This record gives sequence, C-alpha cells and structure tokens, in this order.
Amino acid sequence: MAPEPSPAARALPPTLLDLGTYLLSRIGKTARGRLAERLTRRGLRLWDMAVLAALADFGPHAQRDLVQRLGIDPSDMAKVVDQLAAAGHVERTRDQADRRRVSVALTGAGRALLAELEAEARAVQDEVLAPLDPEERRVLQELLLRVQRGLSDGG
Amino acid sequence: MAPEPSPAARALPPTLLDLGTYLLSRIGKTARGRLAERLTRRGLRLWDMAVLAALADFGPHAQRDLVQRLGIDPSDMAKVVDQLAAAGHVERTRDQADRRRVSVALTGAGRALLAELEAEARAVQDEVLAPLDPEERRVLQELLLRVQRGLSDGG
DNA sequence: GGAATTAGTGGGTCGCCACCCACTATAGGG
DNA sequence: CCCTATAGTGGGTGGCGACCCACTAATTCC
Repeated sequence: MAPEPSPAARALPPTLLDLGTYLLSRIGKTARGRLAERLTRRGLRLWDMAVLAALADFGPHAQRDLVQRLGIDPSDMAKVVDQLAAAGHVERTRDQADRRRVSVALTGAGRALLAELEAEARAVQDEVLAPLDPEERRVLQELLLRVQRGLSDGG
Repeated sequence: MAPEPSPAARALPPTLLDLGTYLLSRIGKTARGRLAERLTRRGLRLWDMAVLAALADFGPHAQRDLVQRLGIDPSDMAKVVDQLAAAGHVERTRDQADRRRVSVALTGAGRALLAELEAEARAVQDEVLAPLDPEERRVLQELLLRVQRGLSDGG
C-alpha cells in the first residue's frame, strides 16, 4: 500500500505561486479544461460557443466577419460553422448582394443551446471560484476584464 | 486595400466577457503562451521551470517525489530531468539507501537559470497586467492564490 | 472580357501535451 | 530463493489547436 503522501509533499513551489503569470496560466488552464470537457460531452468545442455568442450579441455575420472578430483561421471557421449548421444551431445563407459571402445567423435552437452553454460556464465558474465570496468574484471579474481589454487593443 | 475594420467589428461578445471562466481561460492562455515562448527561445518548457522551482524551494527530491508534487507523468519527468541534467542545471545521483531511486538536486547553474526564468515570468506579468496598478495587481494575485489553493485541495 | 482580388472550403501538416505500455533494475516479504 | 511491488526509462500513441496551401466561385477593376 502506498503511504499517504504528506500534504507538504504535494505543495507547489512558492517560487511559482508568487508568479502572477504562473497562477493565471495554471488556473486558466483548469477553467478551460473543465469547460472544454463539458462541451465535449455535447460534441462541441470552445469555438462553437464563441461563434454562437458572437451571433447572439451582434446578430448575423458574414463568415469573414466572424473570422475577424474571433481571430480564428478562416479554414477552421468554415469547419465550425459547418458543424453548427449541420446540428441546426445556425443557418447559412448566401448573401444576395455579394454571392461570395455566406451570412451566418443564429437559429432558435442555437439560442437555446447557447443559454445552456452559459449555464455550464457558470457552473464551472462556481467550482473554480468556490473560495471567493460574491464581492470578491465581482472584483476579480472586473480586474480580469480590464486585463483582457489591455490585451485586446494593446496587442 | 483591405478597409480598416471598425473597432466594433473586433469587439468580443459580451456574453463571453461576462463569463469568469472565459476570461480566465483566455487570459491564462495568453500568459502561458507568452511565457512558453520565452522559454522556448532557451530550449526550455514550463515543466523545466517547475522542476527547478520545486528543487529550489524544497531541496533535492527523489524523482518520484517530483512526480508527486508536480503531477506530471513519471515518464515525462524522466525526460525533463534528463534534459536538465544534460544542460548541467540539475544533478542526478543514485540514492544509496534505495538504489532504485534517483535523487535530483539543483546545481549552481540551475539556480542561476531559475533566477533568469523568474525575471522572464515577471516581464510577461508586466505585459499582461499592464492595465493594473500595483495595488490592483496585489489584489489580483491574492485572489488568484486563494483560487489556486481551492483547486489544489478541493480537487 | 481578361486579370487581379476576395470569400469560403477541403485537406492536409506541425508542435504540444498527456497518457500508456513494455522493460530493466532494485527492494522487500513470505 | 521466488514473487511481487516500486523507481525509473524509452518509445510510442492520440487528441487538439494553430496554421498553411491549393482550389473554386464570385466580384471588381481596368
């Protein structure tokens, strides 16, 4: 029988825990992993959710504009949209003005799915942020949002 | 000439930005990516840094205990230690009491390397957390640390 | 109406990471 | 002693995400 390892033997190096970079990277990976795992159970990936959210928030997009907004490879976007369309979560229609373009729009089913995925994401959030009370979560969210904004436009 | 996309066309969906899960995952990925990129320039990976940090903080380990502490696959650990030893950053010695075990210890060069890597990590931190003032960074660090602790022992 | 450009698609590659298996060497229990 | 368990190693696999290239269809510019 393997002896129970003492808790100290499992402790992570303080040198790493002092590094914001490390904590962000590690916690982010956990969050990503847990969400991805829930999506996988539904046959989805993070990009699917991102596309649904973009369509819900900003209305129908040309595929090219989704690419622009989300920063995904055009070729990969084609595959994501393909899958979402096959499942009936989005609708693809040729743009009549410029028939090269494919306009992508959310369906009712897609909207419903997105709501479920948001619930999943919030469930993961509750797991991950369990140690924090609501006010602390609000503060964290606010700080992260500002960091994200910095990353978006600062490059 | 491609027309400058309006900023709005680049904005991420609020639905996603509202999700702590999403922000953590996205920012964490950026942090991880930037640090990994700096390490790659030196021919290193994140695990190398983690091993160096563990040895610096807790002294020499049997390889098996490093595996335990860092939660890496034993086989992968062998490769990491191998590389670090080849570069002179750690020293491997057979444990005389139990000759199956390999004791891994940090060398002077390893300690110096770790200091440099910490500096890299802090540089990344300065980039990523640029929008936050020192006090806000302190708060963020503190919140993240508690989250991390919750993940460690809460499972 | 030909040339150059753009939107979308299909079919790959590459690197990373986690994981797993087979094997050797050593240790320890009956 | 033999049998089982443990420490470490080498090699390989599979998933995934990012990226890239070649190609078609449609448009625009001259």
